[in-house]
Amino acid sequence: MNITQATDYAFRAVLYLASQPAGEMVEAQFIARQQVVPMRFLLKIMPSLIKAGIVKSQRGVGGGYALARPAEEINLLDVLVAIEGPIFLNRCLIDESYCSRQAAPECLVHQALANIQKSLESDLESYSLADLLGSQDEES
Amino acid sequence: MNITQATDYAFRAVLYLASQPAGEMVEAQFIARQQVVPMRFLLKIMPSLIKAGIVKSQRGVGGGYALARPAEEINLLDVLVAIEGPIFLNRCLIDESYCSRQAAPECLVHQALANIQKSLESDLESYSLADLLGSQDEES
DNA sequence: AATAAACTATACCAAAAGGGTAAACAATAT
DNA sequence: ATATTGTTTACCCTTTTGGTATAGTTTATT
Repeated sequence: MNITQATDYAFRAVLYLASQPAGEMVEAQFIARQQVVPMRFLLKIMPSLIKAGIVKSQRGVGGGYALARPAEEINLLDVLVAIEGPIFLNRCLIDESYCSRQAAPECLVHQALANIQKSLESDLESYSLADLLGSQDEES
Repeated sequence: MNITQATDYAFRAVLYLASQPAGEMVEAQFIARQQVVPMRFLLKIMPSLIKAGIVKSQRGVGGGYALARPAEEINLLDVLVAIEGPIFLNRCLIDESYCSRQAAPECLVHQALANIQKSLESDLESYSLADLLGSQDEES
């Protein structure tokens, strides 16, 4: 019951980009150094953020990463889903056939978990990068 | 970002016990059969529920399991914690020294995750076994 | 065109967690 | 005594996680 380390790193990377002047390309090594994330690992997770339309990249000299949309329009759920895929508190919420009792629709545990998951998702959604900005930039 | 299968099984086991006449000992094999849980696996997770004071057991002929307290006083968080241990959305919430940036207290991601976790916990707490009872007993 | 500086794509690996099975043991009612 | 039921411990296989390595592609600059 937790987020993965990759998601935590992604949160930080994306928040760091949000703290930079809009549109400015930031090299991976700066992000890695600032946020104390293993460089190679960071490079591995960035493509997921790009595919999700959260970040854009440019190769070659002077290249790097930048947010693909305004910090106000990116929230924690977006980033988490980009890295881990959709949240499913229980596998019966992915597909009811996973329920060994084959009782998903009328199962009250199923319904309770569905509600709890919805609430968790909207909690994550309620924090945008813009909301979170502020404490990330202070120690450089 | 999900509950384990063991927790799902525990939910069902405990809910099944809640559906039985109070204080009546139910054999593991009945629980396993009713809830379609692998018998051996069920036997493995029951001790965790006992240690947490959720279930009591009796050995020997006529033995089995029963709830250790009223269904009203057992909620989903109790059961989840008994099986998986406490929820920590991120490892920096277990111990701030896990934060590679060593910035936990003033980190707004940290604070956001702490809030989200609290909300998740109280959502889980809000469902007691008594609340959930009703649809579990119909198909026997 | 050459080159160096970036990101990209695969593949690989070790450790941990997840999901389950097995066997020997301990308690208890009859 | 004995059969029944839970307990304990250990084991095993698979998947996920966290991370590293290597080769390749794009691009600004000279």
